[in-house]
Amino acid sequence: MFKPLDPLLHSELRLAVMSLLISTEEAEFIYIKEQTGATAGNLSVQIDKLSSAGYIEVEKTFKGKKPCTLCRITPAGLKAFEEYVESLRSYLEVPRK
Amino acid sequence: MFKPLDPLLHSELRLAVMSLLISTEEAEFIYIKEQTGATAGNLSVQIDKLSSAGYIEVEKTFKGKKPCTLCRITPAGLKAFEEYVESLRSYLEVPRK
DNA sequence: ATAGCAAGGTTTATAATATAAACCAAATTA
DNA sequence: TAATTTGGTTTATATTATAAACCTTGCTAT
Repeated sequence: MFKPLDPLLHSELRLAVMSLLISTEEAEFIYIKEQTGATAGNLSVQIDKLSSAGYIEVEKTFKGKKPCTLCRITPAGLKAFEEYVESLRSYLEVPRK
Repeated sequence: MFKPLDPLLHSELRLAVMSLLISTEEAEFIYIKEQTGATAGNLSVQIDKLSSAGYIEVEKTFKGKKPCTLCRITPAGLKAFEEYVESLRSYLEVPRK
């Protein structure tokens, strides 16, 4: 009846991060922070979790002399996101109201 | 960009409960338990939370001699659910993949 | 130079949450 | 009448989310 929801994605901030990355090829930490309104600490933690799960890959580079953390979604991340959305449907698509 | 997600609804079990109640007028505790696969304890707690928030109303009756807890969605609950679904769209509807 | 501040994060402490285990009361069965 | 089942509730624990505190490097004004 209800499909289980990947707990890694069923989190407001992590879902927002994944959502951003899906449409943007790659994104900087700072950009994600701005778009989501998250605090740096919270975002750092959630990015770590997505990265540990293999849903995103993180590259630490420099932009001029400033550190710049780049994030990209992985194929596994994309698949997980799509499955999550599919599972969500079982909760949202109400059979006749 | 991303709309905040009502934390009361952004929970797998509570969302399942609301989803059931939307399409069913009223439902018994036992039925919800079966449909969601939740443990009684967990379900009891989550139903309390939805009830305290005014999203559902709970009526404790008897079915023959056995206790029977009936749940119904309230107008506030329906509204909250619809707003939650609407907010979720901002995370799921990716602008061009 | 160097004291102070900012940028870009990370680590850690705390608060909130989800979850199951333990429990309870009434009815049924052995 | 003792044990078991049904239909839950309460409580203890484990997980999670979150922000506060912190760190490092570079820039700025003194």
